[in-house]
Amino acid sequence: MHQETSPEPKHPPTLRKCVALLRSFPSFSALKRIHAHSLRTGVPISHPHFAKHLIFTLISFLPSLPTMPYALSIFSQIHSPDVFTFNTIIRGFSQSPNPSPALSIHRRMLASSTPADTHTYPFLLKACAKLMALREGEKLHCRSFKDGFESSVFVQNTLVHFYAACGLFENAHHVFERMPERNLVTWNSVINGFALNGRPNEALTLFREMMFEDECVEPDGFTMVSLLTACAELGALALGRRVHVFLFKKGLDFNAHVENSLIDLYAKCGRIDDAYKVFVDMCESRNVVSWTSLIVGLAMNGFGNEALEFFAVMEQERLVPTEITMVGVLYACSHCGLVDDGYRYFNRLQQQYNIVPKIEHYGCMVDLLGRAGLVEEAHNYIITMPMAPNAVVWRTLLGACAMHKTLALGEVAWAKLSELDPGHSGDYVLLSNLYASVGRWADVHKLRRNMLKSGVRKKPGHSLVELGNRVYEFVMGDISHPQSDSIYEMLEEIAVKLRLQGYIPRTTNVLADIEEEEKENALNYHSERLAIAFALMNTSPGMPIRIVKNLRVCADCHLVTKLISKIYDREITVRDRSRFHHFRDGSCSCKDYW
DNA sequence: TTAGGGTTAG
Repeated sequence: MHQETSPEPKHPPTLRKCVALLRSFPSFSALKRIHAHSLRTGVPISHPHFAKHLIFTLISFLPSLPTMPYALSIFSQIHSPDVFTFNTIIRGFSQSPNPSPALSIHRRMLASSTPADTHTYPFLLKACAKLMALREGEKLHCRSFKDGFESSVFVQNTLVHFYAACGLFENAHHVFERMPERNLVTWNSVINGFALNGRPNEALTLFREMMFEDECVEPDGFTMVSLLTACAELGALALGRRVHVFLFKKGLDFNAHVENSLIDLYAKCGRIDDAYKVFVDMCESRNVVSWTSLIVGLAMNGFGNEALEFFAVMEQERLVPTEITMVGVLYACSHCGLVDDGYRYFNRLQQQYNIVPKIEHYGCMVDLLGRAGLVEEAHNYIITMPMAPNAVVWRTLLGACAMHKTLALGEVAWAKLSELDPGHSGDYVLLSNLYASVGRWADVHKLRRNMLKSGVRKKPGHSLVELGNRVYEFVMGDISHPQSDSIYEMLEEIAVKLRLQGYIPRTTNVLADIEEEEKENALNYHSERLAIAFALMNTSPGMPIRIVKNLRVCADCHLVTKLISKIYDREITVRDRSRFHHFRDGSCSCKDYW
């Protein structure tokens, strides 16, 4: 390969010393000294004898400075960078918030016929994983094989991570299965791949496999975080507690990531007291993620005011909130109907914390206004937003319109959604509920026909309930469970008791009829009712019941669950797609406002 | 003188 043959610089050793100094005391002033020295001696900063050291030092030791544009400007002046220099600059970008230049630098590397080494592909695949650049990553997958890296455990591990990050956990698993050699990182990558892609049961199964089949690996903090994420997703409290005991025994509890995951686990299982206990025990290791997890957990569980109080304490402790913390704070305002507070926090987001509000923050404001019944104001907010509103924002407005029976604006939102995200079944459900709530039955039926004609199918609802060491899943009209007959008998018994309490079904959620027609028989029970019946049958009287649902609770099920909590004297917690409902003695913690 | 995996929202 052609090597640069520029003359030896006048004082490279002194400049090298400067770079060494920069490494020991990373600072702007050290960087300035290098520049001053370069100007004084006439040796360009990009001279190959030290440019690569400078780039390496910048990327490794000064990540908080606006390093990458500067490193890139030096890099682009190097005539023939070697593989180490290419790797370094690619690494820098793969670690930065915007890794896409890593891929263009790789193209330059290919054009210059510099062969990749075992370090190059992991950096590049990490960049692709961050960007979710599937096609680029797949090309790298092929290229890495051609270059003879199919047995490199580093490259293969990053491939597992890459496919999982792109949502293709099956591809990730395929790479994993073909690996001749695996280590802890391999297992963690594949377990996390399943945990992140809504397959928590598979994640837990793989963990068992790892423990039984691979004697060479011992789980670490990364493994625990993945398992806790999976348990939190499932709402599997008992299983999560077992993981907690396990990691405590293994001494993995002094790890901020693990402890933060524990806060999230307990909050997502509706056990905010336990979440708080972990938070209190953290002391030294507590960070902004811990606070954010607790604030979000409190808000989700219906303790909006407490969430805001904790936010105030966090500020007193001079911790700087992140944009996610602020989503949690706005979410808390929204679920408590605190409109003025919401506006105040939104303003402070920019003024005090210098956070550029993202579409999620604007979405929270639309939700806040919409929930509070200020639907017109919510619409004005959307049309004056500084960025183009996305489908989520319009959907939020449609939801608010359905809640407050505001037909005209609901149809405006629907029109936007038909352009931005046509065929989204949840939007049909919302619009249908809206039509039904104002008695426009002809429109309900027309919408249903359109939905069937265009092949849009309602997303199947499912509910999870944990019993013993297992998590049981129920879908609507489920007859697959071994106890199915008794479950339906139990539902009959419940129906009789409900009627005695004066229950009249709320039929506004008429899209449920679609399933009724499809099923031919009357097994149109919503999944949470099957789960509740199953739990009532299999747990001792007085024991609390916890259900996790993938969709929102419908008005009828909400009413039924309230009544069941009274009739059977049970505390029932339902985590739906966006929040918790704690039912007790005939009422719900959401105060019927969800 | 370089390599791979983690937590919070939607």
